[in-house]
Amino acid sequence: MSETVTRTRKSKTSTQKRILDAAETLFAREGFEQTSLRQITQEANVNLASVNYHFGSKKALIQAVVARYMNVFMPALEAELKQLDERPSIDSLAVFESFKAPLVSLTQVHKRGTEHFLRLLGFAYSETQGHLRRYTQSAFGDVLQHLLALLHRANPKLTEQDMFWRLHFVLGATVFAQVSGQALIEIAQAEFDEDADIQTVIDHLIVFIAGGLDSQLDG
Amino acid sequence: MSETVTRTRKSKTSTQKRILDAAETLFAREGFEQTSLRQITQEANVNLASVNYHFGSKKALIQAVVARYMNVFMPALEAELKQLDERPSIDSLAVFESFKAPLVSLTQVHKRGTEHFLRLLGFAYSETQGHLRRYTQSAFGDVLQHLLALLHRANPKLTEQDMFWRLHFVLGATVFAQVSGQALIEIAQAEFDEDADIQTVIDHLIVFIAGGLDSQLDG
DNA sequence: GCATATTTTAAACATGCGTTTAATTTAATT
DNA sequence: AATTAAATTAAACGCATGTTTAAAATATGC
Repeated sequence: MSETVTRTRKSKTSTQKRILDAAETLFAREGFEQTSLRQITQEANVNLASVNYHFGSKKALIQAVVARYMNVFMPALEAELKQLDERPSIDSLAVFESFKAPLVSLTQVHKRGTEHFLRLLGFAYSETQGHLRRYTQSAFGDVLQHLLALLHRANPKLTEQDMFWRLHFVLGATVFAQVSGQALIEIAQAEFDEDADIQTVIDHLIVFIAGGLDSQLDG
Repeated sequence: MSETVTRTRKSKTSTQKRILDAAETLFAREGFEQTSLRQITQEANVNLASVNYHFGSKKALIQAVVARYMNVFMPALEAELKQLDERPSIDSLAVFESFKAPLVSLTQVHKRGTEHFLRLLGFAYSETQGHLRRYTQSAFGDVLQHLLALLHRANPKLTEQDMFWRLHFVLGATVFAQVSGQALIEIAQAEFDEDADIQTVIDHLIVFIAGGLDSQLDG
């Protein structure tokens, strides 16, 4: 029973964690490609070279930042979906409600975890980060399949193909809302004096995507 | 006449136009920030320095590329909207129908003008191109206001703020469909043996966004 | 046809990037 | 305490970027 020794004497948090935290904040604010390692290491108060020492490359760091969230979010989502399996009938709104708790649970990763996660997701799609999509698909593809099946069950009039397309449009609208959320908030403020925040954007978004998903305007 | 002074012997099109065309194609494919001036000038077969000579800076070039489309699209859209003003009653679908002709008219700028324009729009939003947003807002804000008013008229139960948000989600879903359209087509083919093309994507998209816009699931 | 203005060109500049190196410091093991 | 392993550090590397310069080529106006 060898005891793993505490190394927490000098720096109260490990170098890895400080890098991850700083990287996450900056990635969520500016995007992956627009954030430099020098920004990250300065924000984290660590040496520039330590990123490559601990993570190997910037690409690997990006993956580590995203994985930290995926490993919390996806199992939480899967648990919620399992509960929906038990229910005799469901609708699209119920399916999307099941995102709520997993999203909130991300605050255990970071204080602003929910917001960060959604924005990271947005950049992962809008920037050319193919490796991220491949990783997510291979690591959590079964959860996404589960989600698709439930949405199909909620809307049996639509074919699975229909659901496939609409789910991706939902993703597109969501991603867009996150990435350009701040821009929209500023426009809304200038245009309507509306005192909006991220939560306002999400509230409007949910109504929109639920309506889009259930659209029965033939096809 | 010994030598006719046409400049179309060596370079059949002007340097400015060749830069604009090359920049547009590359911007639409990779995004603004991910495209370098060296890529552009190589593709255009012009000297590197000529971009800064003719346009002043990369930022100004981006603006020029986008402006070339906006100056065609926005007046065309405004003309369509004016026609809608005459009609006694309209619905959301009719408003979106009015986008069709202006979008098609963009082929006069470039063969693949419609696709390019939508993708440029997407990058303009998702990348941090605040100057582009400010330009569009100040140059064509009245047209967008007109559009918003018509959508409000088509859906009087919703506030103008509601319409503002939904309109932008529509934009997000549309842009996403453009950006990842080919990827989705391939996934659909592998997953459902669906023989989809761009038109299929658009057909699904229109149903989705119309449903989202008209969503009455309270708020 | 000559002088003038415009455009094109090759080269360099300054800056920032991700990554690597090699020496030093710190921690762990014996 | 001595030795070994792990982590940190400052510096440099190689490369790519947008921009500027100053000379050469071309077109324009009188």
